[in-house]
Amino acid sequence: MHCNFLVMSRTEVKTVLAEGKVGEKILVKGWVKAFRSRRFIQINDGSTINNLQAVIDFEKYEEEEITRISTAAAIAVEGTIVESKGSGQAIELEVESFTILGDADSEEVSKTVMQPKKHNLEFLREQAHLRFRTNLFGAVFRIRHATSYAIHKYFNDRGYYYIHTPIITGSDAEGAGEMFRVSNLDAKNPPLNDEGEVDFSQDFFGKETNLTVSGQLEAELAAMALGKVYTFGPTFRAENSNTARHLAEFWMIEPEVAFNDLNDNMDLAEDFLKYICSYVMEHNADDLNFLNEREKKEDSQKPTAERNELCLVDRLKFVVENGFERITYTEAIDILRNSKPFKKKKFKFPVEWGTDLQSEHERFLVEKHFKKPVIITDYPASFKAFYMRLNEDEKTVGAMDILFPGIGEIVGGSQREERYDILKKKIAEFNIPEEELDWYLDTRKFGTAPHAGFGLGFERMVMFVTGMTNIRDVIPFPRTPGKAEF
RNA sequence: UCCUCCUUAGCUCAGUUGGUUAGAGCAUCUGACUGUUAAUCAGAGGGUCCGGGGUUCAAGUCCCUGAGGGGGAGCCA
Repeated sequence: MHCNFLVMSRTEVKTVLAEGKVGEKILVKGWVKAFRSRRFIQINDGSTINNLQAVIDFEKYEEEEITRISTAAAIAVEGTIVESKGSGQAIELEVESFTILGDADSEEVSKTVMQPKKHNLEFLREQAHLRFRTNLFGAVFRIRHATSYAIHKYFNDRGYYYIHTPIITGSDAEGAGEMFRVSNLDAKNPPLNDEGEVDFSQDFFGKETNLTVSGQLEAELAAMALGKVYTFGPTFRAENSNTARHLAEFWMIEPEVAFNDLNDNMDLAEDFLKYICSYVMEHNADDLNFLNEREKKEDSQKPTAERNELCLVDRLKFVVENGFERITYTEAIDILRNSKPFKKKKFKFPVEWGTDLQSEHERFLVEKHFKKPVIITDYPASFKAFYMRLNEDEKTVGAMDILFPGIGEIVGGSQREERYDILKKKIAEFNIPEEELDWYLDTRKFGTAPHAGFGLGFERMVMFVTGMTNIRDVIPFPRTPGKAEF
């Protein structure tokens, strides 16, 4: 029987598996995940983690045609949906004709991550261009998409406006870390000024510019007119940090709301994070289930102490169903100083009011003491940013950090300093030239109002909902110090 | 950037106190197989033991050094 690909339109695997009716004739296109017994082709087209089993009568075809059905080849298959005679699937496709759209040489494939075998994450990272083809990264990136969509939906449904803040910034007052310079000056022979320094007045923008480290200050400007806004864009930090939770290029969500105080800000952040978790649980059940089972298998090989107390799905449920613990920095210090590890001198870093909390302290609070997400508020002003609102005690600021088990700081935010004189004083204390921020100060001059916002590290959120433990495995092409492949 | 561990076949790894010709599983190739599900069975091919230097009669193994990577820390989201 000869099929006509021009007439029949393609049905996605996801649709076939969900709605396919026995007797229906369909055309499916995808990639071969496995070909067993010269009879069973597992086809995946990315629409779902699940494969469609196509059954072929190899005796009807030439040997050369059959050998072209190899792992990773792109294939178009036309046939009829039938009840499966095997036990692993309800329905399967009885092949009437097939076309190899793209061959994949087996010897070459065997050197890639597409080889049907368990690989470690490092090898997969080296082949980031091919790792999309694996079950694991298919699941991760479908969930990454869902997370991204859930974020836009959450804000849109609640009347927020999506603001595109600049990626190239002329402000160096954001104070969130080292920046990447943006320049089109001749790197080998830049123009110099009278002092012998690079003369950025001759650069493209007529001044020194960098990639953004935060859209917050600009988002505040928009919030002071549009009321409720958020940003969702790329962020760049030129820090030489080499950890499983840092990237040089990452995505960040920064809501900013006029008339919100710190409590409103915490309510928003908590509701928002819970929404994302429930959205993924509702819309990515198959992918989540795969990741859940994978984690269980990995855990079973680990010593008990290193295993997750709750499995991935239960961790997400837990976040949705339980309130986050809210404590002040001062309370956190008290809890830590009364803790067993402190008394047994297990902490490497000192616990004293006025010093920042270290990773080991945050982990104790989140993973051992409260065993749930924790919001710590009202940190000493001395180690927080200039724009955070000074409290009545004049020692602490209206800051909030949300700490998640296994991830650490996932959200950092604050109520912003809306009082002109105090903000102006803070800017001076931080040695920021006032003319750099006159535009920012203007919002405090014309109808200033309390407002608050926070930043959510998108990849850290994706880590939490996928259970992946290295941030480089939740972004397609990670940028880290010394690495900018693809 | 600091501390620490690692680098052996395409992949995952084993390799004893330094001792003959470097091993396994998976993958690949060849053959068998009319219901597979990580298919199975038989056979074959596949190695700059990360690079460089040194100690030794002898180095995958010990020492020095360089590169790459993992984990932890700092910084942060």
